[in-house]
Amino acid sequence: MKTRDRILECSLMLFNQKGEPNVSTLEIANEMGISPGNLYYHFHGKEPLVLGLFERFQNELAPLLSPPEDVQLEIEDCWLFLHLIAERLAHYRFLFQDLSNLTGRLPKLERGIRLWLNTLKQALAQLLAQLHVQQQLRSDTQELGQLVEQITLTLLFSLDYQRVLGQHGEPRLVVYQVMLLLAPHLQEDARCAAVLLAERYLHD
Amino acid sequence: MKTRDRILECSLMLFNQKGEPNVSTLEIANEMGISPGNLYYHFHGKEPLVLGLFERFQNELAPLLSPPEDVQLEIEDCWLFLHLIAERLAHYRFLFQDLSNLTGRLPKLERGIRLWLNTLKQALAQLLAQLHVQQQLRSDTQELGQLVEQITLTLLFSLDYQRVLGQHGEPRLVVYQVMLLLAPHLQEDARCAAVLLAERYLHD
DNA sequence: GTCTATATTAAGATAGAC
DNA sequence: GTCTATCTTAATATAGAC
Repeated sequence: MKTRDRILECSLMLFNQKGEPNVSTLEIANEMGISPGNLYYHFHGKEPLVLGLFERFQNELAPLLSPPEDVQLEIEDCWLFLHLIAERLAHYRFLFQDLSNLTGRLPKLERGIRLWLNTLKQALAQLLAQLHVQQQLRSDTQELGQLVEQITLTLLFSLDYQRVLGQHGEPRLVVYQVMLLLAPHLQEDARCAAVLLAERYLHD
Repeated sequence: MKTRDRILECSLMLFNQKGEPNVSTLEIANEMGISPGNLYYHFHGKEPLVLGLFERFQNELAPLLSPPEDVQLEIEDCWLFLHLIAERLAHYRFLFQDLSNLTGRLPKLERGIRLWLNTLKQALAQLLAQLHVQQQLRSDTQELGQLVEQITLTLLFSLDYQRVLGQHGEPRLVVYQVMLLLAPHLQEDARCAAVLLAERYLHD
């Protein structure tokens, strides 16, 4: 593996472990066993490092966010979609642990995050719209817009919330939480399926 | 006003404006027109400053969180409760903008936040329980527990979420979001009342 | 590409005079 | 209580040899 990629891997690990603000470039270099000068040759500081990791994050999620429009959409597909998203968010969790802080310092990241959030919300809205067409989802358009916002917020911050409560940030719990967010808006049978699915998934 | 209090006021302002990590003790001293040495005389660094502000925050919210148990609880009381909480959270928003970061660095704050979150959740649970007794709220105990978690998460992070989206963090929107979170769990008439109240409140 | 060594900067801490 | 002045430390940045 190229040094450049090893640096990204190692930074991601340390950032996730200790939080981006608590990791210095020197620490990354030491952890990898290379010199600070060498690190600087590849990345001029933490800003390009963070941006590089964000780019990876986006690339890995891109295929998910422009999904093939399923003809028939089951609640299970919903669950899988959420699961995959939550899993990627957890893998790059440092980005969302210090989101305000990071976007405040790095305007490029701020723009990137906003654009990405829009595509995420579009994908969610499309998902809900399909459920709505299939009569599995009640609620009017206004309510569904709010639901998309609420789901997005939960996806972004639920790991962080768990961490503050002293639990290990489990992507599993994030998905559970979002499924229960969805449930009250579903029709009777879909709701039962969703809740059962969520419970079973939570307890393995 | 005593210097000690002026320092707290000024720090709160700067922390909220720029985020706690981006404000140095020197900057606070300059803004106030006192010397860094003098600031250091009152607070030995940022840690005691943050803890001092958290203590204020708790004291200001304490009366709310041990509420007199209303005999008859209307949805309006719910709204008022949420409004007052959201307003205080916004006033001390720096604490929640960098929550992971801060609690990671300050174990005392971490313990304090966890205890406080427990009392907040108890107050919310009590509120929901009262609505339940009055038949305004359906959903079983399990679901209500999840709802308390979801409301807490939203109260904590919604301002932050708005900020990331590029809006001014409006406490008003937080309350709106929480009311719509509550709505699907309410009985027909209470739900209508809640939604109407939320909409009217949102658009002034 | 990678190293060693050094420069720059900024925050945090503290001593001693008033 | 408040100031001025200085010290320590740590992170980032960069030059120049290999």
